[in-house]
Amino acid sequence: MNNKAVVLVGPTASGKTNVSLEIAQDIFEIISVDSAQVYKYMDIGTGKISPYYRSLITHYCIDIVNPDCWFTAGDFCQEASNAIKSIHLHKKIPLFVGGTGLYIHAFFYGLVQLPKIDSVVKTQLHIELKQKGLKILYEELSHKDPQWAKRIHPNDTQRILRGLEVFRATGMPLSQFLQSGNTKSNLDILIIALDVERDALYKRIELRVEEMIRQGFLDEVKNLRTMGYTEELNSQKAIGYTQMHRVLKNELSLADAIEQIKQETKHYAKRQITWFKRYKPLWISPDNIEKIRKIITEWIDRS
RNA sequence: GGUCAGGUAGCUCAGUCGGUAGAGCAGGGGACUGAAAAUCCCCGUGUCGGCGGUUCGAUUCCGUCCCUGACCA
Repeated sequence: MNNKAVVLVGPTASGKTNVSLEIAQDIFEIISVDSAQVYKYMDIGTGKISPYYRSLITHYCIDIVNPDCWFTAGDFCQEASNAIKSIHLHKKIPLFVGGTGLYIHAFFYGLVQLPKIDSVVKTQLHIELKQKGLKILYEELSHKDPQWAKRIHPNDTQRILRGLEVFRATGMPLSQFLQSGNTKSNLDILIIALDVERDALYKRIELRVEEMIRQGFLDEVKNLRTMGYTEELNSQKAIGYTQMHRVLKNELSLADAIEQIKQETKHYAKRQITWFKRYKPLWISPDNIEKIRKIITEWIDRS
């Protein structure tokens, strides 16, 4: 029992927050698995749970860094394992709730040991990308790390840069690091995925985006800007924030922004679902709280 | 009522000098090892508005009808 955790995943707007509150009761504490909710001052656009509910059930990995931080999957793993320690001290069980596939993967299925990469290297690569173009960088990668280059697509900017930054910062190819052992959690996990029919999910997304606007999403981003957190920051590349920054810079009308946010959120939800499928979770409707509770209790009681 | 321009994929449109058609978007599927709410890959048969005519063959040409838009009355 000391070694167990429940993982509740689901695409955006599938109702994770509500379900998690319903099932947490006094046996769980919650670890948020969300790459945007780690940032402070980003509440409305990330659908963050309210302080009131956080006072009822302890939540981890929410509001842990400022928006100018380059938070990584590795940081998440660190935070999550700290969280587990204190959850165990409180004699509770960890309930992971969220939709960031990479973080779930990194924590439960492994991440290699890699030194932290200096941001100077990253910045330099971005400059080179602009000057030379992606093809040249991909060719460089093919020489430095042919294995990694073969594994990824020549259009995949992000992974090309990643391969190069690792090589430049460490002198070793990423693919070589990947051959060394993974660090991963040894928790015994039950994975539940919230199952909402596609059309219904898309409708929920639209309503949710409209609700965010009503709650003052634009003001939230305006406030971020006055604090100096502008659009080039990684945290501000989250869906919705990008568009709101453009609205505030008069590059986009609010109406168009809303449409874009809806659209991109749908695309995102689809990608999330693809990711969750690979873990072969138990798919259950968010409306069926009783069933979820029952499955969880049975699973916990099984030793 | 007349003239002109259109009616082609869910949407916006391209195209076929006559041999039954293709892009973008939407939609679907997938990948994913420290930016991941990111980054990227794959998937296109539809009475080519209806009916006739010419033709071996018509979405393409001709006629006619219907619909939409603009202009003229």
